[in-house]
Order: sequence, then structure tokens, then C-alpha cells
Amino acid sequence: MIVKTLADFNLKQIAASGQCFRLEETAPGRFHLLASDQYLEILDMGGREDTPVGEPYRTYGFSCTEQDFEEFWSPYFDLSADYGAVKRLVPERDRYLRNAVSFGGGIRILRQDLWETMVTFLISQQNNIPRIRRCIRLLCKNYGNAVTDSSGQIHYGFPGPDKLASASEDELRNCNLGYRAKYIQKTAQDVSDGSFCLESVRHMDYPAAREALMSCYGIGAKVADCICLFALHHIEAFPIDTHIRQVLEREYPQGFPVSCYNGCAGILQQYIFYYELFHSGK
DNA sequence: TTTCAGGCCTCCA
DNA sequence: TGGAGGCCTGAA
Repeated sequence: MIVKTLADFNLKQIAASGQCFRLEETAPGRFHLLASDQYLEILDMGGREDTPVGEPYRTYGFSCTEQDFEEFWSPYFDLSADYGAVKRLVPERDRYLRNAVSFGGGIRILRQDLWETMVTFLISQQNNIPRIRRCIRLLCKNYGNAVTDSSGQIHYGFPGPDKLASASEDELRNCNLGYRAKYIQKTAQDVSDGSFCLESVRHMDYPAAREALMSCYGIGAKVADCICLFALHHIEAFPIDTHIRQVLEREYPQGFPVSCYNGCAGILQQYIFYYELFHSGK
């Protein structure tokens, strides 16, 4: 296990922010994370939250080598980005956003796998988080590769498009996907036969990637924006779901000042989302 | 029992 | 072209 003290990084907040359904707190302060076929255990060793806005830090133990951390996990957690600089863009007069940033200051936008993110956010539509997690667990167990951790426990990696394309809609429905099974089946087929190219989407700018994603069966504006933000790291993407829509109507009736945030409004969206869901003192 | 959850598609006017 | 209705399922 390697130990790291990290600024603007709180795994509990990241797990609760709902951007990654395979990051789970399995016991207080203990997390496990599956990303594609990689498995990581993480131990929260404490830290400080009562620092000036934007500078919380915590210490974590990671069950990987220094090399794996630097090559895979550090980019995955977006650790080279300065989130303090984003927080400082929020003006003093915007008390709501200042509170949201202070409350969820350890959130980062993960850099997740494109295919995995497409499928998980197809599942997320009109759905709740416990059920989304169950669906993904079933999908991985039925179609993913087994990954054994250091204690010999088996976990399952995320199934690739070919694997899901070979499953029938009824078989996918058995993963509790409901009507979303046909979206996943069709999208997997399109990726598998090359009519939708993941690699080209990776190289598109935000508007082009969003439009390309929305051409997939079952992917609308909200899901496309989530994929752009959480997989392609287009941090200007600003997904609007029912929670965010309510906030915009209540706090920003003139519209959210996207232009103030220098192409990183999506990060602010995550602070707002987390604040709305978990802040009880409003 | 009903509503709603991190929407999207299809149909019809 | 825009709006209404249907869709899986389970927690509250």
C-alpha cells in the first residue's frame, strides 16, 4: 500500500457525487473501485476540511504500486488539475455557489473509460443510484472478466462492446435493465460492428462529441453531457437533470453564468449537484 | 397504493 | 415540430 496526502480530494464526496457507480464505500473509510479491468482498494486515513475555501486535504492509502498510481490512477483521479483555481472563479456575491463549493470541495471529475461511461449513464436514466449499482454489478458478473484481488476475492471487470453485442435483449433484461436493455444492445452492436467509432469520438471537441453521442439509440442531451464530462473530460459540459433544473429555476432564474467559468462549468455543476443532494441545512 | 427517480423514444396532432 | 404518453422497477 502506498500513502498519499492530496489537496481538494475527498473520495467519500466523489463516490456520493454519482459520477462513478463502481466506486463504493464498503465500510467507514474503506473504498473499493473498479475501472475497466483495474481494481483498487483505498483507505481514508483522515484529513482537514476546515481550511479556507478550496484547500481541504486528506491522506489516503492506495493498494497499488507507485508506478501504477502515477501511470493510471493519478490521471484517472485528475490529480494534476488545480481545482482551487476553479473554485476561486466563483465570485463572493454568489453565496449559493460559494456554499456549494465549500461543501463539496473534495470532488474531482474522474477520467473514466468511454464505453463504460456510455453504458452506465444509459442505465442511469429514470433510475436511482442503488438500482444503477445493482444493474452494473449484474452486467459485469454476467459478461465481464473476473479480477482477483490480493485477498483472493473475485471482482468483475466491465464487459466490452463485443461481449454485450453478443447478448440478446432478453438476456440483458435479466440484468434488471428494463426498457434500457434495448438501448444498450443496439449501442453495443453499433460499436462492435464499427458503425459508431469510440476512438474518433475521443478526439472530437465537445460540440462534435455531444452530437455524435446523441446519434446513439437511447442517448439524449443529458446522458451525452454526462459522458462528455465524466469520460471525455470536456469540463465545459453542464448536464441538466431534474435536480439541476430545479436549482437553476430557484437560484439562477436569469440563467447560470456559464461564461464566467472559463470553460469549466461542468466542475461547478458537480459541486451544485452534490450540495443539493446532501446539504440538509438549507 | 401512488409517486418518482440523475430520460429517451415514439406517436400523433 | 412540439407535446403527451409509455417504459422497467423498487424505494419511500
